[in-house]
Amino acid sequence: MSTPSSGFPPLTFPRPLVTVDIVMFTVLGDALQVLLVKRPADTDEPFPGKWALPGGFVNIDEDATLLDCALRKLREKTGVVTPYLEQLGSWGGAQRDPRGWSATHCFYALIPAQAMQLRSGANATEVAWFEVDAASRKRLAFDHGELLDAAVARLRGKVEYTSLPAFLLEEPFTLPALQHTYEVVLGRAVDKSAFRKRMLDGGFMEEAGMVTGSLGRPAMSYRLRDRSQAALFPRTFNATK
Amino acid sequence: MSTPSSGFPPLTFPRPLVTVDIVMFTVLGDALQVLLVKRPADTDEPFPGKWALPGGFVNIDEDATLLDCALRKLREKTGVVTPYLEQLGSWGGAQRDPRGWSATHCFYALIPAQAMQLRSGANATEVAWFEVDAASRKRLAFDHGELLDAAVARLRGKVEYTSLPAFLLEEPFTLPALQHTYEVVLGRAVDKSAFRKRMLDGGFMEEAGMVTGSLGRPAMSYRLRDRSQAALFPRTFNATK
DNA sequence: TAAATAGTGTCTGTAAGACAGTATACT
DNA sequence: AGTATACTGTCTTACAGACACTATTTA
Repeated sequence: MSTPSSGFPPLTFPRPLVTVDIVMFTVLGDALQVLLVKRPADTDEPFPGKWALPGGFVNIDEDATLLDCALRKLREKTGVVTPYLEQLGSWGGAQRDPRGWSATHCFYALIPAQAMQLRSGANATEVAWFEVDAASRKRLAFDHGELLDAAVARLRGKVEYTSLPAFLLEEPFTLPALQHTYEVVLGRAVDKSAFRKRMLDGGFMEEAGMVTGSLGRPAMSYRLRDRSQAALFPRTFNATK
Repeated sequence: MSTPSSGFPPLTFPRPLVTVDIVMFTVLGDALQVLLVKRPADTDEPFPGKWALPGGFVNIDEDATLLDCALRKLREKTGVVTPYLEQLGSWGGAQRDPRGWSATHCFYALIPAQAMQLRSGANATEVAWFEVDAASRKRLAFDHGELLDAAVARLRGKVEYTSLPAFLLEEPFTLPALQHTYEVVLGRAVDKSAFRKRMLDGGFMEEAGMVTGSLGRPAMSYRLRDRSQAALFPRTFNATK
């Protein structure tokens, strides 16, 4: 079923195209990475052969809400079922899609690298991870370069005062591993002592046993108390400078 | 003109309804207030006679972007041309509008009470300001209660660490007036000394002459250096407690 | 002068930054 | 023992909270 039979008079004016796009982040090999999808080259769709954010049209029969739509696309591309997923905002206008007035609802997701297996999908689309700086320098399809930059800015901004990077790690994780993740996302070193005090005083983790087996002194591992939201710290990092 | 003739094959699947809604805030009479519009009672549209946020369908011929659409609706209702306007997020799903799958792009705006004249609009719609708590207890049309609560939460959250309340005042304004605005939005008193240090150290205002004429010692008045964005403070208020 | 409002100074508390030091594993 | 990694302690600095104090106007 599609439109009318709601009991209300039909709405006849033209409607915009509606899409959902997702900026999926992970930390892999000491770099913040983002998932991109290559648009098919031999097609009559716009931007053939260009890299783009994963996403697509809302399916009003399949997707109950925008969030459901985002979760579905995320699952299809990475197999991840319960990521950290947050809305970034929406972009809409007459010019951003050559097929007509369109509005996209953009989400961003944080995914532990280990938890994930890439899936090409039914149409064998090419899918790959790129370091965000390299991805940002590419000419992405549509206005996806702008969406990506906004997502990176939002992530970096929130990392200054939240526990978001914990969602980029498999549980349980150690404090040194978490600190490394912060440093990769922020692109700078943070002081170990201040970092540990902040994380432990935050009270958002619980101990999950010692981790041995590697070189050096064993580390305590931790688990998040609440995987549904990030903890907020009372100040940003580097407030001094 | 409406859809095809883009050179791309037509997209035939059904499209959601697309709207823009705006939460307009002002401070009036020691209270944070929000603008609501009464939906016509004798009509075949949904939620007749209910109060709702100002907004409506995107007009793909008139509105170049979502932001333009929001600015147009704001101008139509209040006459304000250059408010503080920020996107709150988007809400979409099959159930929120009985006429079909719909997605709304929600913005919030900060408006100085003095700068504004209410306009009923062409269809003589009833328009009024309500204290946010009272508005939140009403049964608003659609999911507008949810949108309103999200906007209030976002505003209160950002006021803890930004200069946002300055956009609720006509320029120039005095520090006592600004402090009063903070207290109204936050719903609690803030310390005068700490408040003044924070604002003056922020460096986002410039002096605009002494204001005399009322009872008591005259106050220095200030103007914003940059009306396009709010200043960020290094900590939130009340970090101690 | 009194009342009202604007503005300052001083002390304390919290948490971050810097950085040196200690602890516990493996080879 | 030596090295690598995990973790702690101590000193300083930035800034908010509390609250008492001074300053400048009008009635």
